[in-house]
Amino acid sequence: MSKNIPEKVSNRLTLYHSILAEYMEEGIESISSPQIAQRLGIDDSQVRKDFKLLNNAGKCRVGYLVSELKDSIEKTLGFATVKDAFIVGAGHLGLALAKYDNFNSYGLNILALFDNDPHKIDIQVNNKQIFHISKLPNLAERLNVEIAILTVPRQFAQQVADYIIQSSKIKYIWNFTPAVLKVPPHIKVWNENLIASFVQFACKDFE
Amino acid sequence: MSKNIPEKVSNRLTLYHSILAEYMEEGIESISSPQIAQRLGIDDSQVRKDFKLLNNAGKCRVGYLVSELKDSIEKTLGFATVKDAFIVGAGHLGLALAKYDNFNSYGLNILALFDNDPHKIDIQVNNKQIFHISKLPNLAERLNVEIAILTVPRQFAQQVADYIIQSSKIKYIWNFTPAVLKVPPHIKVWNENLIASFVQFACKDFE
DNA sequence: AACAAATAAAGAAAAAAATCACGATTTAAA
DNA sequence: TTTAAATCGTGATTTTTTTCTTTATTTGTT
Repeated sequence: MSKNIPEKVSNRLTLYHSILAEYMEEGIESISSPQIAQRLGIDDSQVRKDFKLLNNAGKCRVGYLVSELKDSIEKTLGFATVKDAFIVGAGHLGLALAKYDNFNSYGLNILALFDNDPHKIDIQVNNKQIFHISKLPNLAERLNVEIAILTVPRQFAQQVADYIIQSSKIKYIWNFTPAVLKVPPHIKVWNENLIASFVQFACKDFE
Repeated sequence: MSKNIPEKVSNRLTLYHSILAEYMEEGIESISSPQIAQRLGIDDSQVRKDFKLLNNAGKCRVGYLVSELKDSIEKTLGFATVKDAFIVGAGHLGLALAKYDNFNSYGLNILALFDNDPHKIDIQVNNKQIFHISKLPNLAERLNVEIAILTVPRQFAQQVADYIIQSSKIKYIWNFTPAVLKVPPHIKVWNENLIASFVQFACKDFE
């Protein structure tokens, strides 16, 4: 997988990727750094610096080849390496993520969902089954799933996290709850902090 | 609102805030920078640097007062300044955000949802009504709503964005779709890029 | 009262990221 | 063919962010 791509850069790379996908659909073959920069409201030399990391030369006065650039980004960000994951919590957010087909093209393969509500068990969402949470450790073991996407309500976040990491397979938690989880050091947590995101939005753009 | 808080800092501040809220609930009155640092896996001097921005002195050998610190963060990040918003797209993600009560305590007040599916119209979600999208411009005008939270499917993102910014009130779009929107310069877009987030997670933590 | 340990504070240094600036190249137009 | 404009590539500069280091303060212990 991608070695030393800084956070900010990989963030921008995915935005470039999205723009490139759009250009591909429209059949446009080349794209210039100022075009991309303007679209994202950033500096064009920034765009070129990022592209330099991809080892993908552009052509003066013309720009970069859309398809080559797109491939490079995919390779660099490791979209080809598929990682399997479980969604824990089949509420609206969990279901939304289960339906988010894009994940697949970006190397995240969601295998199943888990919940403790008996009414939800065995329902299929986007070809993924909802299981009772008690089945998780066993299935994680059998299917060799290391990633749990946590979408339960805040107040249950810690106890559910405690439960799922009993399965020695689960090593990564993508935490969509606002709780700051307490976990042992071998478990990696990535906080999807919507509040933080909104605050940044608010701080940055409102006058 | 908060003047020059850098992105990374405000991100951390919300995480601190979450930990502080937890300490409050547990009745713990003080907290030290190493405690917080360890919980988040960061440097303790980083924590103190961040707190210095809050103008909130700590006490050697004891730490910081939880309630004071929490208040300072709320003041600094502008949680008290309530911003009204509409959710555009009443799918799972839209509904999940509508139910996310936390937003309210962080200064984001969701007034209503909009969709084009007749079956969803007039349903109440967490005391917020779902309206037909055609009602948006008028309501934005009357209620003076400047923020739209876009949660429609990717393929409709651009056209819905085009539609809602016809209302001269809407100035900010919090974009939860993977599309990179094309908007005029007076419209500010904040991309909630789940793919980017996953990629960062993947790049950072997987070996 | 003296000492040790924990911690804050603050400045210095280092690292990372973004921006600037300019030369080189290519294309299109005059 | 010459010129002008657009664009890449990249080194230099600036800004931002993080980490390191030292000093001072507080508390508990002997």
